[in-house]
Amino acid sequence: MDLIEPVSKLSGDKPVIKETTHWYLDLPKFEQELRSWLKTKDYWKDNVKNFIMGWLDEGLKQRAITRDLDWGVPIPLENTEGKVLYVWFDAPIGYLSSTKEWAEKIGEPEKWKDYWLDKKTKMIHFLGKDNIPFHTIIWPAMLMEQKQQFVLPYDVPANEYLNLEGKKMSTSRNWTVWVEDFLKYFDGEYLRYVLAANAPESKDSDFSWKDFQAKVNNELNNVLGNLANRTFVFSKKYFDGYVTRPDKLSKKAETTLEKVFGHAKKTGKAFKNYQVRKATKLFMDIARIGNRYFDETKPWETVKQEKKKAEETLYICCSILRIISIIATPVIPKGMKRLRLMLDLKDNYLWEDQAKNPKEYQIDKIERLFEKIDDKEIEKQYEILGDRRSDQNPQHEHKPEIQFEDFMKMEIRIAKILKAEKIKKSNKLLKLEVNIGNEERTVVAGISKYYKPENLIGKKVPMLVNLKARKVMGIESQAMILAAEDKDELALLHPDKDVNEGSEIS
RNA sequence: GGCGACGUAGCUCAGUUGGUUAGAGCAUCGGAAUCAUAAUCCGGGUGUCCGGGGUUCAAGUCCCUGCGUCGCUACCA
Repeated sequence: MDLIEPVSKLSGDKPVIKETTHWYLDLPKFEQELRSWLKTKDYWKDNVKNFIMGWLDEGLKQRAITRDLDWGVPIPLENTEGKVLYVWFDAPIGYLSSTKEWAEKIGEPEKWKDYWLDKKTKMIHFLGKDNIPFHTIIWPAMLMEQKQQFVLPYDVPANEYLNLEGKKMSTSRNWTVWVEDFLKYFDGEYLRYVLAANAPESKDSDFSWKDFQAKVNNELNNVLGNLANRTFVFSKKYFDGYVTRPDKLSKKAETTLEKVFGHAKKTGKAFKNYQVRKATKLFMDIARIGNRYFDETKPWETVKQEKKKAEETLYICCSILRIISIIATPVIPKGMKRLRLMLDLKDNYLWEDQAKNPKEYQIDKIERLFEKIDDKEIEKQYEILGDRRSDQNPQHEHKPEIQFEDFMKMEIRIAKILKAEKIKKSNKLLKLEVNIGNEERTVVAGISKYYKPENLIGKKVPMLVNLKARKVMGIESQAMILAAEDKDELALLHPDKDVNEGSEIS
């Protein structure tokens, strides 16, 4: 038992020690094999490598892979009733079994082997940093021990954390955005875009509704949506929707296209390196190039005297949109599909099809690619967040009823803090010298995060003084300070009027 | 305290193996344009690259140190 005098937070009961049997994964046995395997992963992200090396250097420990629970995946062995697999032992196996299920569904039950047993397969796990050890230590160790040679993870590009309005997300505190709620108000495509544009790839990043609105309005709508709209409307108005390829491109058109292809190539490279954020910026920059080109070639002027020139502008803009419709698909698939439909292009295409410039674009129906979000909608989201914040402590779990005598067992007195200092090697604890009337005592209190020692001196606070003394960090604590705890805040209590130290509370 | 990171423009963030006058978007100010979803385009930056040392011909980038923030971890009787 590692815990010191533990009690249940819900019932206040003391836990009962029970004997049980568990199965363990013998991780230390795999250390050498894991190390030499990880040595080949010099292309992994530094944050991932650092994390694993930390684990390895501290020494791997045997890890229980079973739990005593009445739900979960049962152990496929005899006499194991009531035992289930530990979630991070069975979850990765799901990757394999779902492939098998898929193979069976398509009528080729052996097909899964093409992936799991082929050395050329690149298995890539996308996850948040808290999931690194399961996919880089435990899961590979499981695979290594199999008779069949399964492929090991090729890369584990773990991301950092995404904060919400500057604060760490927490589902238990309801400080989060639930996808199903989000979808009630906005198109999921917008979330995909904003998350891609601001993914915590190299460090924690922040999601704020204001920023969400700005990105949807300024980028998706004003830059990309408007480029499509102005191009299409113009084509419709002056060319009846038919935009044909010029026999020979002007220099301006050529250099513009070159630049676009250059960006597109970089976009592909960024995707391959899991730099979704960079890729997103790149394809949006292509739309910016398109807008600039549109402005510089002034089709609204050339259309009057040199109609061919105006047509070239539109043709290039359509081509730019066509290229974007391919390379932005991983991030905003629905919008890009609609863009292709408006361009009268096939839905079925490959990344390489960028280079295929059609003879003609046919614009028929024009619809908005994206919609803007107005301030009211964002205010609504802030209201929802606010409601949640006040909703954070819904009902208290009450402790069992006690008798008056139980309460009377406690001796609580007002103590005056005489001295306060930090305890070295600790960042939560303060050592206090207090006067409880006719005697002085030493108290260790875990309030360092909330109070500076110098601000405590002279304060009068309630203390539980007849609690059994206990050594903490080598110091004997002879009483317990009482304070109110509210989520991330902690407040000491003060008597309403000045009373002498030693006054008893009843 | 130990381990791991982070600190770049008002805001959100880029900055490849150290190499010209440190960048983008937003915001802000000024201008152009009128095809377009009041959209677009051009121009405007005195940033102690957290502070202080050091290595180097050269440091936002490497090393040491201090401060601050965050995560994991131990001690909140």
